[in-house]
Amino acid sequence: MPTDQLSPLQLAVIEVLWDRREATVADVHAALDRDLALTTVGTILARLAKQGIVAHRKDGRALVYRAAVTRRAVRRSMTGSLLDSLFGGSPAALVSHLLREDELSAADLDQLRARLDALEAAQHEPPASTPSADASSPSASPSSTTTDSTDD
Amino acid sequence: MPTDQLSPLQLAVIEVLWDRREATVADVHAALDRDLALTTVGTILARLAKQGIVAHRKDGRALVYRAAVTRRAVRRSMTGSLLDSLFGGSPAALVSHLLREDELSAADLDQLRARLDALEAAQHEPPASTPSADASSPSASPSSTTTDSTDD
DNA sequence: ACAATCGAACTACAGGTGTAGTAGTATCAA
DNA sequence: TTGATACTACTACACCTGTAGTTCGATTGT
Repeated sequence: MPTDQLSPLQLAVIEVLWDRREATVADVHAALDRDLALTTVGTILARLAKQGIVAHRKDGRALVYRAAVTRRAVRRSMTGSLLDSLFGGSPAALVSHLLREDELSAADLDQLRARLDALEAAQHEPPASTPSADASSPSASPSSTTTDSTDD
Repeated sequence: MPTDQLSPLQLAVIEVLWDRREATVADVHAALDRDLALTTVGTILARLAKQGIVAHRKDGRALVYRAAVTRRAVRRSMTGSLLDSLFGGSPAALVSHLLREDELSAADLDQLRARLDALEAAQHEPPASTPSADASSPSASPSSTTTDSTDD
């Protein structure tokens, strides 16, 4: 299943399936604000199903679709593809590009720095095993910094 | 000229034109390690020319091609496209993804941090004009940190 | 029971891409 | 000059995508 190289429209459709775990053609059609015929959405879903990128279950007469690939996997493969074909396979080059193009806001930069700090910390102070009771974890620690996963 | 959404093959071809400013079909064909017929490369270039993405000049009997779009512009539009369709338009989300997937090496992280520092510095200490003689610049200052432009 | 409807499956068509053969023409070596 | 070369231009074809109509069976309201 070539998860890389999905078209923007295909992604928009899958995006809907990622948001609501399952959706019928009508659901997807409604969720998409694009001006497409219902049958068009149906065709797209059918094709994606044929490629194994989405799967469906029959609920009475209607088909209920769900994504068969995770958002994360798709991100990985599409980003990898872009990286390879346009940034010499160097993620650092991509980040550089983002910085140079001012794509990142001041807030983004702060957040990024925080993440870097966290990573570095994790690096220095090894796995911090202590398998059983780890009483050290301070406070309910709300501040994001770490995982704000939007992934599946 | 829809600079976004160029296929990997098309990019590979344009990449050659970015490297050497100009190239004939044969040159591109040779530069590409892919196993393609010479005419295939010719077709690709002709099509790209029709779309205004590359331009050509006639040198005797042969056509000499050159990119009509900068690497930077293409990066901008393709990255933007990926951002929009897969990262909710948030560059920060993309960087997060890169971090989470361990796509960045320790060296990359260091470099990234350096860049952030530089940016922050530039932010705090305004334009630092002093147009004429800026005697403050210490040593021949080799360390990269700043622009390692691979762009056009 | 029958018509109106819903929803899926199939069909269609244009435009882009990967891939390459062939034809036409200019050029060069003998 | 004449055949071998070097190149482009044109044509071809399969497959994918965007886009949607048509058909046909199931469902349901009256």
